[in-house]
Amino acid sequence: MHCGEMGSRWGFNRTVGQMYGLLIIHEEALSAVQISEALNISRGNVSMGIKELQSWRLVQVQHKPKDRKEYYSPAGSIWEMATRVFEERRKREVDPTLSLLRDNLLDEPANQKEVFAQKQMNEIHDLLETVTHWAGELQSMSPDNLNTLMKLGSGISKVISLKDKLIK
Amino acid sequence: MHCGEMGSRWGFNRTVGQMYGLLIIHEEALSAVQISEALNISRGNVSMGIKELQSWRLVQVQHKPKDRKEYYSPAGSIWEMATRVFEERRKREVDPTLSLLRDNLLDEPANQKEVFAQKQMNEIHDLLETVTHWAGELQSMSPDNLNTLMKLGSGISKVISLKDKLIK
DNA sequence: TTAAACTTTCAGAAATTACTGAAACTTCAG
DNA sequence: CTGAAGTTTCAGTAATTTCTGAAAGTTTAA
Repeated sequence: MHCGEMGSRWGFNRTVGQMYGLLIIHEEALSAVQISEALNISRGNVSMGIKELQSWRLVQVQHKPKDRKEYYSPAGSIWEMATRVFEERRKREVDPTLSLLRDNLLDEPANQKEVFAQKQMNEIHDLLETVTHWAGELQSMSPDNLNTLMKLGSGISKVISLKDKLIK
Repeated sequence: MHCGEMGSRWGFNRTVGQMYGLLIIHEEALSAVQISEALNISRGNVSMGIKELQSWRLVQVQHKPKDRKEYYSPAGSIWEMATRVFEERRKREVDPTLSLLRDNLLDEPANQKEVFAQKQMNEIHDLLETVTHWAGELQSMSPDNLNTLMKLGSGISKVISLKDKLIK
């Protein structure tokens, strides 16, 4: 139920959220009919939900021998699930904005107001670009390194200033 | 228009997104009537939208001398805007999930299935906790330090392993 | 080639969410 | 006080999104 409520906040809709929650909590892979019965939703809805979850690269299909049904289970570890949601949301939420901003910044400002507007857009653009670039770099680090970095927290400042001193 | 379309992805609805976009792009503060005329939406809708933006701590009210009207403008710099959206979304999207997970983990598992479910929930809980804790630490760093860190990107691994060697 | 067993699609219904505009409320100058 | 100039609220309507279920599509064993 909670996954349903949160589902919409996390980028998909109620039933899709519930479906994913169910798959994560359930050890064995589930068939479409099992999902529809467990959550009391129509068979068609399950089919659309699975499609949605696949577009997020969050579920995988399995086949059992001697059984024509498809069985679904979460794709990858909890960690992978997090990076995928993160990545997909970036694609949907940030990338289109970034490309719109770029397009707008190519236009010559026609008057004072547009100069200001572009200044603001430019600032947003640079910020989004720095942050998404950084996020990409972090994702390319090994989970171990990333974990060390996170555990270090704001203590990282000290490490960086140490580095600066050494260089000098 | 784009801010409207993106609005819903970024956590608020179309008109609220448009309103905020307008305020950011426009140098002078705007009155409620000006906003409703610029975006072609009802006066009442503007009032509700402002309330919503205030709940995100994204707009501020100004008063002009000799004028009883309220004028609205974005609260804080682009950087602050980003951290606020980030923080508010964490509150709305992550915190409730975290507390639900905690509650569930307090229950004794009644059977094998619940043992597995709790194992999964525990993993999600720890991940969310680590990440949100880290996000908090980052936000407490000075923008300058944070910027250095971001520019360093995945090069940070090297700095950390350097530190480890020095300690040894 | 057939038909049983399954999946997908999609038009329309249901549910949810957003918007309007008129009425209620607030504030303040005179 | 009063009322003009503003803001907020909220019931009802409009728009959007989600869900259902029947029909169409697909796959495979025999």
